[in-house]
Amino acid sequence: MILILNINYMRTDPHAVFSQLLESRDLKCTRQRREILDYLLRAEKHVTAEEIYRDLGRRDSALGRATVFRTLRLLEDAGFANGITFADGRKAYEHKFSRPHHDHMICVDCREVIEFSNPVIERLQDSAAREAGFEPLWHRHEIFGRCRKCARRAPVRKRGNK
Amino acid sequence: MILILNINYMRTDPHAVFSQLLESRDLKCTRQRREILDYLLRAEKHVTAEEIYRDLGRRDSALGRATVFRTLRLLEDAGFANGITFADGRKAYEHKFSRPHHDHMICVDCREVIEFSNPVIERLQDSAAREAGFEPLWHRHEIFGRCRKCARRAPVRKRGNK
DNA sequence: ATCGTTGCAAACGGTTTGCAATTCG
DNA sequence: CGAATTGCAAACCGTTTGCAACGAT
Repeated sequence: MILILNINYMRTDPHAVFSQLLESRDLKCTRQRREILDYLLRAEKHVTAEEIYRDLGRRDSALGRATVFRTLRLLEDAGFANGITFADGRKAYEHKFSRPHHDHMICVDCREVIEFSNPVIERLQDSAAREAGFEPLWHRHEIFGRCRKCARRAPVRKRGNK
Repeated sequence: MILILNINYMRTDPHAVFSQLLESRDLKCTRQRREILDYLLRAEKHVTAEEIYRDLGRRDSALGRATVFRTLRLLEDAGFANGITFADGRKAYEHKFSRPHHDHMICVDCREVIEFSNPVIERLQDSAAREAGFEPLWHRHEIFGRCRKCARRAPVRKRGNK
């Protein structure tokens, strides 16, 4: 799934690196792919496929839903983007250009995403993997809860069958 | 989403605790709910809704798909079960009766799930949350990679657009 | 010109829901 | 008895796919 794990060279121009990668795999550098990467770069936050489609899909030169999904998968596979999955299964993406690795706290009420990172945790999880003979490729460390604002507002509510 | 977080009292009979909870919420203790809880207790591993339906759904006294999903959600909401989400979005559940908290390493090739736990990581993530004013409810710490067996077999393969 | 790519719409797969029939308390 | 629950099938919703038209190299 992940081809490029150490993407430090990405400090150079993202578009250049992207077209390099495409070329190296005999893939084509199309307007749609450039626009989606661009969208991700400008966003500087997590965006869903639907958001991208909403914003780029209805214009003079539009693009289709399928292309958004295909391109996001391409970007993730290539290590250019990072997907997080909400508790309900929906996914959102962020680009990885010259951003250090980090994990997420996700508010279950308002969906705010707070980034955190802790090198000690990283080290500990690596050694846990090593002990188990497990070869880690990537990980997902997400804390679900309530952000400062939402925690102040309401207590957790009950829910029965329906 | 989570109602009961400290479930240490679950060292007593799970069925008793379950019907207690149901009663306290004016919910009914039906055959289907008991069977599904029972299935989870016997399984002692992660099972999907589909597996439960496959095994319990086609018998003299069967139960429907919808009931499986409704009951799993009920169990998760009540803190009796724990859901993990695979990279592709599918979910699987395990019961939480008298099992200490743990996280998972998931093999991307064969889907084997290895449990791990590290109290230091837990502490560090709690303080990370506290610093951000975030009230943690639960978390998901999953390391994706390849288990000992699969790591030995094959290198990671490439993939393009289709 | 060639082959990857796109867009559409239909298919998909897991999950949820509306509703009438059933069951628990 | 009455409210909660079930089972069914249809609806949902995000995502994927088949295919003919298109476009990058």
